[in-house]
Amino acid sequence: MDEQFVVDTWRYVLAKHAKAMCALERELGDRHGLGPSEFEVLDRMVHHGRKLRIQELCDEVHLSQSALSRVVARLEKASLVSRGVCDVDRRGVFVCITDEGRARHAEALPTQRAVLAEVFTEAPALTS
Amino acid sequence: MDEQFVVDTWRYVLAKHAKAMCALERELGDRHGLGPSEFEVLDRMVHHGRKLRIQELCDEVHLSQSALSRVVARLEKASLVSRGVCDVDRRGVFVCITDEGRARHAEALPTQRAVLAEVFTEAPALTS
DNA sequence: GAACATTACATGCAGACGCATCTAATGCAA
DNA sequence: TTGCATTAGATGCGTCTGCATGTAATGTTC
Repeated sequence: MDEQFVVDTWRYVLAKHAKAMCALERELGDRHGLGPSEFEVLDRMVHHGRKLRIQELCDEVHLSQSALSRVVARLEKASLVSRGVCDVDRRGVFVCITDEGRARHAEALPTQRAVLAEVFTEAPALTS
Repeated sequence: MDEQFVVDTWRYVLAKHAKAMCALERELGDRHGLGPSEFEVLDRMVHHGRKLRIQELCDEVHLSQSALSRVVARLEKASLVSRGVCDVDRRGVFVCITDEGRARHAEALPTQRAVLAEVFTEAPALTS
């Protein structure tokens, strides 16, 4: 097991994560009023195309349950998603993307893709 | 330019970063009383083996200048580094690792390596 | 069905971050 | 030297996060 490879990979992950996260925060925030977490949740909703439980989102986004709960609260306040009680398990909460949410996501998607393309194209390999 | 490759790479970075960061926070924190940022600064100090300006550290750690200033303040409070005024430019601050800092770093290094090895060995390739 | 454990989500709280700003030192131009 | 722009680092402030906990609904055991 090559320890140097592991350390190099970790440095790569740290560098790319910092650069992309920072750019996403700036671009998505300034141009669309979304944070990276908000965008990610909208993105998952769009891809699944149906109501999702908070818990299901938790599995896909790298956030704690409490953080996700607040992201959804922010999105709801911005009318981008709506929360509804789950019928079969009244502890549960369904999250449902709104038309406005879909529109905002569609608007922000090219921005996100552009940022990622820029970050990951300039030095595509691990051996940068 | 393969957009799917970029998105997949981004997902990989997000997943590995979240997993490693979370584990580092837990292991370094519980076992050595260090956060990931604190460890990273100590690590850089050890590698350079000399006094460093705050600004020099800023180039290597992915933190804002203000965040780094506070990390150094925490490290100083824990007696792991010392701050000294720079003679040639009295605006500058030299950061100098202490013997206790070196010891703590040496103690924590195997922990960090073990965490990274576990995170990056179970699914080493991008195409996971 | 009563008592207790567990689960889903919300929330109080403290910690860490980035941005904007402040202070102090330096550089540079007139 | 004086005056102004710049730079290094510290700090106030707001935001986001995770942990611990709270509340309510569900499951389980007797």
